Amino acid sequence: MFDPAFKNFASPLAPDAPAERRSTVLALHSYPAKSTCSNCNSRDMCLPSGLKIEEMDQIDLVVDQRRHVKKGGLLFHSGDRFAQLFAIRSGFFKSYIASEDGSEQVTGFQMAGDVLGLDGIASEHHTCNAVALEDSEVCLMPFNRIQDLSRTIAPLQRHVHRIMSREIVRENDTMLLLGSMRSEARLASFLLNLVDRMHARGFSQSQLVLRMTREEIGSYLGLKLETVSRVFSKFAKRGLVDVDKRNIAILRSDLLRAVVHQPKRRGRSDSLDCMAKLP
Amino acid sequence: MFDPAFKNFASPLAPDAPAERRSTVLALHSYPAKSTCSNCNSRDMCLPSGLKIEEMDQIDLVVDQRRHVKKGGLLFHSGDRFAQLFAIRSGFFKSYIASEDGSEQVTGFQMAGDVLGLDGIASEHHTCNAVALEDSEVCLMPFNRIQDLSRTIAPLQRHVHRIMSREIVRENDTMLLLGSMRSEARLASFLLNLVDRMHARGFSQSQLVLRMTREEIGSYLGLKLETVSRVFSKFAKRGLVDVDKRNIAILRSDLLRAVVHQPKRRGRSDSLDCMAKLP
DNA sequence: CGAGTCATTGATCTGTCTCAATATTAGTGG
DNA sequence: CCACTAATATTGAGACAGATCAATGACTCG
Repeated sequence: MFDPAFKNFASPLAPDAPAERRSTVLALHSYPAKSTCSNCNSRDMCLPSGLKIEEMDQIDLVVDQRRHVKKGGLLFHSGDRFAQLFAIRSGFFKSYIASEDGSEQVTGFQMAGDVLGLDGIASEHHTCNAVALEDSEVCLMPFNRIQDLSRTIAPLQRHVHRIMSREIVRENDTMLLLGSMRSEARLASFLLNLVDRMHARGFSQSQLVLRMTREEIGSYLGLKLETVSRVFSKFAKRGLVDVDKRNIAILRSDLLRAVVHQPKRRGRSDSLDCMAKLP
Repeated sequence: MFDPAFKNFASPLAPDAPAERRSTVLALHSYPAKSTCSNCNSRDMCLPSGLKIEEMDQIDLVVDQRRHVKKGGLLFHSGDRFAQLFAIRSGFFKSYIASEDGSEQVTGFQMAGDVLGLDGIASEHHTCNAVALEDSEVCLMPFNRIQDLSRTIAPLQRHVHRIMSREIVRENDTMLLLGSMRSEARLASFLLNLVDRMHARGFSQSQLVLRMTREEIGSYLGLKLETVSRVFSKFAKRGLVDVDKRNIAILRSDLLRAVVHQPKRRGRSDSLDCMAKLP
């Protein structure tokens, strides 16, 4: 069912070096950026397009350092002083808020090209935590430098505004999901979104490797991990997806999309329900 | 229980003219801004502080028009071309997304000093709807003018960034609410947040007039209107609040805060549950 | 005054959570 | 290298919070 080369295909940026052991200690291997933004893979994701040559040179000033973060490593913590944004060069992160009573709410999953830390601008302090779910590399972008440069480079200014607005829209969509969808619609929506974003980065349109646990998915979707697991099984039984641990193959994205829009109650026991009885 | 002058006290900006009938037609009474931002009530809410005098003059250029929106009037609609941000001068709005299947999800309630339309920056088109819940007045701020000015006025630039970041944090908090709180915690959190924001605008710390229906509250909180109504009644019975239609008096904000942090299940039938048995 | 909106409350139903048992896998240390 | 422990995932049975369905009352507005 799964391509033997699947693992590598699904994550060309993550070499198959043995996964390092989980550690909550921040790996502080910062170093000056040698390769410039101009030749970065994720260039179109985190930088504006249509720059003049002289502007391009200045843009490289936005990133002053890179940093490796090991799997399990904290990029920033709620309460930390905000000084910079982080552009993910490779890897995968989750961001989450921890409430006083110990419960966690995952607020998003970020991958290469995504920007982390926007929450910290308002109060000069971060309000959530960001943890790497696999060995990752991020570009540090001091925010006052971004502000300075975007005062002279209008495309950069527009880009910063767009990135922040995009985050607002993304969270709006998540609120819709959390506020009004059934468990099946939530997971279907989640999978489609994830595979879309991977596809935009050059990965498969139908296969993906989850970097997070069922519990983290559940936290993001406002469900318990058991519910996530059950819905995965249900989808698999209906032939919508193929689930093997964290390897997911989307078999019928059309039907998954239908699940997202399915009303809460009315008109059951038809259409899709008949598929539940397949062998 | 309620101050006779309560209604006026609670909404000094809304004269007690008879409420106009609900209409979906946009009231297009735009007119040049005569009174400047410099002397606006909501000044500190939507504009940066610590400006030089010459900068202050330029800031007034940000707002080129004002617009009255009647109760029920649409400020903007999902799909509309984005051209400007809206600063609420007086009144009250809800923003919401409508999904294909007709269901609505309220994504926020906005009051004087709040800024609407940030979602439209990313794609140049609005992604949600904004409707006035009472007769309101907004300041139109053409976004390209904001961008131009914020390239020369650093405090304005910082302010724009902060406003957008604040919205991101607010939505993060809402995701926490929707993803992991019980119905009681959601409503308690909602009431405390609302009264806090009103208080920051000079209103009472303990009394407020809801501008939205139970259904709109429910949509925002991911609950059905009946549940909202029941939780209101429960709070009232316990003496946490006094509920008279849309007039709410917060009697025990300390206990309300406790409700927010109450765990989901464990350790029931004590503390607050004993209070449910009060006469 | 009649129609429509809004709110409250009760009775019942159900989707998801909780509790629990079992596999499977990954990481750790001898 | 293998045993051991912890983390992760699956699945079942039962419980409960909140949804659904339904009836009623209060209020608003033509």
